[in-house]
Amino acid sequence: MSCSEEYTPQLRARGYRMTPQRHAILHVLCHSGIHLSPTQVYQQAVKELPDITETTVYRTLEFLAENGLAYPAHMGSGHLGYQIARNDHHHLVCRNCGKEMEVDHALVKSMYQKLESASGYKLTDSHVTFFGLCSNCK
Amino acid sequence: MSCSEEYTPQLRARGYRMTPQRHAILHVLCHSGIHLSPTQVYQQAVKELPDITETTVYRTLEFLAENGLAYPAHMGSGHLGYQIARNDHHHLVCRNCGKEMEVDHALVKSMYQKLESASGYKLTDSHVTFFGLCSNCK
DNA sequence: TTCCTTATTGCAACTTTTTGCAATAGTATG
DNA sequence: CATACTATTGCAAAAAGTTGCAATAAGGAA
Ligand SMILES: [Mn+2]
Ligand SMILES: [Mn+2]
Ligand SMILES: [Zn+2]
Ligand SMILES: [Zn+2]
Repeated sequence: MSCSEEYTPQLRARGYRMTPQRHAILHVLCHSGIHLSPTQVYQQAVKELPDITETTVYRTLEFLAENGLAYPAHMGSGHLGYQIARNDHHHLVCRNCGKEMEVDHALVKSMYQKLESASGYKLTDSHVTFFGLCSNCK
Repeated sequence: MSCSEEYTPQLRARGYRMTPQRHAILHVLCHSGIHLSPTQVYQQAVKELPDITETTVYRTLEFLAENGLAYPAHMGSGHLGYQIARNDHHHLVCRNCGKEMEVDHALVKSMYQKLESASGYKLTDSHVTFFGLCSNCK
């Protein structure tokens, strides 16, 4: 019944394994929904799995991002946060007050296509953070 | 004659000071042109200014970015690099081979405007890293 | 030039993140 | 169920990045 169950076959199919640590971390990400720092993930996960280590959290978050199960996000601090992968979206962050807002990928899809045809690249990541000033701060 | 001279009046005008450390760091950034990690900047700067410390390099790079003299860049690793601020541009990075390419801001300007009118934000940072697969790897 | 204000630096302690390697434990197979 | 293979983990040490605070020095004013 844990939301992390659904990921087991995805991992197996690629030759990876489902472990209690990955369960715990996926569980944390699923039930939060928002971006969490590795430390925040660790603090939540260790409640469920007292033996989990920070090292494993860092490695697992990177692993999940590489395999498309989590989105890495550049937070205001310049550090990475992570979020369970669901709908394609991007973020706007206010440089002044930190206020954050999600925008659907559809809004920038045509720009992605323009970039692709101009560069020859195929853009894979649909989770970008744009910085600016929010309506209050500008 | 050092490229860093031109920044002195900009700093003074805002109540900041030009120091040998800032000279050295701006010099490194100017003559590199490309994105450098804080460690790389330190290793170059310490050759010119043996007493400079890593702490100062971290603080100075953040300071220069906040004041628009340097662009912070999210490198493939997820860590921050820095580059002297010149022409507005963005980056495409290949997730597979790491190949990097610059694209002019003009190419995404209309999308920035679309995002601004849809969100109410004023987008200030014109130095974004997009990830994908290059023409060879896709 | 000298004095004064305070922005900036260096140091030391601390936190966060990364890495190598040996021990552990998923899971496929018989 | 037992065995083998190797992906994954934990540990310890190292590297990278941050923070508080006292000492230093840039640069405006006299
Ligand atoms: Mn997100
Ligand atoms: Mn750049
Ligand atoms: Zn704001
Ligand atoms: Zn490539």
